[in-house]
Amino acid sequence: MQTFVDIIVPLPLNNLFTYLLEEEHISKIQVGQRVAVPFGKTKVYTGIVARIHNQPPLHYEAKYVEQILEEYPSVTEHQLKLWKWISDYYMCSFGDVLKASLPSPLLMESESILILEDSFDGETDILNDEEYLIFEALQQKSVLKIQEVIDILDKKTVLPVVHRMVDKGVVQLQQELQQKYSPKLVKYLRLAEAYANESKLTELLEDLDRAEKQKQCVMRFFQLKASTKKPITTKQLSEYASVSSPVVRTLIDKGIIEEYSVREDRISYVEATQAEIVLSEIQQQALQEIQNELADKPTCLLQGVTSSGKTEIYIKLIQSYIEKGKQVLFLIPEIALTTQLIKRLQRYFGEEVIVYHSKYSPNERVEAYRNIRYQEKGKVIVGARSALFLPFTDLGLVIVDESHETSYKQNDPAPRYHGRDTAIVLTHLFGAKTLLGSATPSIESLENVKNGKYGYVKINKRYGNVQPPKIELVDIKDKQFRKRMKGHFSDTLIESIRDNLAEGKQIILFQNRRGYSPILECNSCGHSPQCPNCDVSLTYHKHNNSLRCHYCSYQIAMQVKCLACGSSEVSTKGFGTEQIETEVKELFPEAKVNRMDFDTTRGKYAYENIIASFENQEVDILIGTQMITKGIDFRNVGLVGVMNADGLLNFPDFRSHEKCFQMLVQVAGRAGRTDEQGLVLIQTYQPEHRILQQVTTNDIKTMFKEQLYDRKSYLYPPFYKIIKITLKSKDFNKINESSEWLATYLRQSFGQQVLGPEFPAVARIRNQYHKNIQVKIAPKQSINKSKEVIRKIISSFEAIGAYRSVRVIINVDPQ
DNA sequence: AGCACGCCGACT
DNA sequence: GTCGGCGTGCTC
Repeated sequence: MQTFVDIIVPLPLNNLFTYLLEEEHISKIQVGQRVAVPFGKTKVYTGIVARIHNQPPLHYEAKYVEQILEEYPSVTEHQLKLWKWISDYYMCSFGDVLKASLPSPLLMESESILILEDSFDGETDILNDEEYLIFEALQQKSVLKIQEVIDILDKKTVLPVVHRMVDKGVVQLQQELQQKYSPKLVKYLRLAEAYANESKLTELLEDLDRAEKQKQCVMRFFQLKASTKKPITTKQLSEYASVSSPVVRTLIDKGIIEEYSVREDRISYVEATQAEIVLSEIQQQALQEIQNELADKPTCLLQGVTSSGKTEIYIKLIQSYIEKGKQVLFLIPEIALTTQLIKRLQRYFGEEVIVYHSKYSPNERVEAYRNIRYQEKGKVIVGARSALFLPFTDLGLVIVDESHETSYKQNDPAPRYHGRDTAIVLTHLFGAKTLLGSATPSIESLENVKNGKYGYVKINKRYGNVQPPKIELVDIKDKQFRKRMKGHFSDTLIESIRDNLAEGKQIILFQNRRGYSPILECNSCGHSPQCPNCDVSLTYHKHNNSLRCHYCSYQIAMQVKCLACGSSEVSTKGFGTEQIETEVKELFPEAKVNRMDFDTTRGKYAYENIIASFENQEVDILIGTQMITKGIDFRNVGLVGVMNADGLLNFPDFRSHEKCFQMLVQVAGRAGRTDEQGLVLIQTYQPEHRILQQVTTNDIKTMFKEQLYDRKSYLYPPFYKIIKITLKSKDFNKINESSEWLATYLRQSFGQQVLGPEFPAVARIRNQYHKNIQVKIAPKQSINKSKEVIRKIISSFEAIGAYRSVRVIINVDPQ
């Protein structure tokens, strides 16, 4: 009887592929193993065994599995189940999930490479110009990738040329498996065995009498060895002995000193330094409540106001799980913004903490992956949403911190999954628990509390009983009318900044980025420079005096004259953090000002440096975007100013009010954290707006009630589910035609619940037109059946020849 | 996705 | 006439 395996290939294809297994492999094969399989005419991919069976395929001849790449499966059964759920729920292929899950070195694929044929006699007369170029390049480099050939010849189709050269016997075309994981090896030095006893050693030193430097080096080697007790590297020795590294090299070559290699972890682990944490009474009570709720329900929402001491509660909870031998996953929205939190966890749990960065190199990811797979190190895994794909074996708890953050949703590329929702599914698979933490929970989560799906614990008081900040609205429409504005600053805000500066308090000014990027505009004809590839105006960047596109990074120099009419009367419109910075410096020339936004936090430690200089009070006024709302301890902040709240409100999105509320409450939380009450000033054109009123009183209850009412009336989540379908095409007519076709067919099944097709705010990005269709699914409709219907309609859409060039992107629960 | 096959316009 | 462009279809 033959044995077959169904394989997941790392490609955006919807089915599994069946391969035949060679006799010798049958006893070794296991579900979850990585195997190398031939796919298509030339390529070899790494696939994952999803199923082992004995049913030969009916309509084709199966190919053989080329190689089993590992003894023990990299992928667990739990992971396969999670992948299945994600690909069904988020309507993407298995392959997409596979690619998101495994570190790239575990997914090597073949690549065509070109090498010189040994038997070639060097007779270059038979080569034409292009062929000669390649021949020449191969003398330099010995191996060429196809992409390199494309670069050398500067044209797209190079395979005909390559094949001709193969026929002429000049080169060979080979398939090479790329990207293998390689452990990091560090070389250390030791004295060769031959000189282990004293007499030999004395002999040696006498021999070296005429080689002063070498002798000195050997002597110093012994001193170093005695003093450090740690392995010694070449670099250490040459520095310590103050000799050049060739001297050490000579000793090695003479066989006096030996080199040996040790495999080393790329990821460094930190030792625990912090002693026991003692919870306050309120924290202790909250912890007890959480444990009670989790005993009863799989998920619990912890709503704790800013600086209520949630982290200590998390730590205690995590500890109770790792004491039971369970793994704990701690999810955070963005690793870069949470270094403080990670440091705190490391201080407490030490080597138990594994951080899974998006900034890790591929090889580092493999090490973290393996450590978790085989439980070699670390029971507490801290990471962004991609950490959900790690190979947990005994997961007990997932904490989703700042669970309201919309950045938990991946929008591109597929799988377009929500980290919070996926976390809940993952814990179900393990029979584990999820704790969602937030100061401003999402409407969805609050609704789940209301309908009894989640447990609920609330902390109203700030840690150490710090008072909540006083929040005031400043009507800038009225201020403008009374001529009380200086630039973007009201007199109220200016006075308050002055008072706080006088008291030595720090100030944070918040300017949301969205919709307020500065653009260049001509004062006589109104023209502003546009991106040639996208339908957007270019934005002005002061630091390098350029105009840039946010979507495709197209960049030109700043223009002094209008490109349309030639007038030199051009000015920048809209205001970003840069402009606020300029104004602040004019208003308060004596104050030390710093800015934190996308541009100033580019470098590796730029973000940490800004935070550190602010915490050390080297800065009086910090101007920033969203970034400054993230959980950082600002202990000396007397005033938080919101430059303009309207940009947050007036956004054509059903979530904009909820997001505005969350953002402002988070920003306000930065104020007055230790001794006295801080002040928050929110400048706005609409001080009467319900949401802003609710922010001033921190009235999340009323906000929730009103938003829920709106969501219900306008058929939005959490009542209706939304599936967004985006079509992309270079052809303007085709996108219109094809989107109408698709909407028409969707309406036959979903009627009025189909919205669009509509061009998004930016209709063209990188020369591709976009068009959106939204399908709303009623609570009483079956989600699975609806998705099945949508899948069928889309597959008939894709079968239409004329629409082949149109890309279809499905986004379930878009944020 | 990536690659081969096959059909059409701009050059020798 | 061919070469190289791109649209179409398939991958176990």
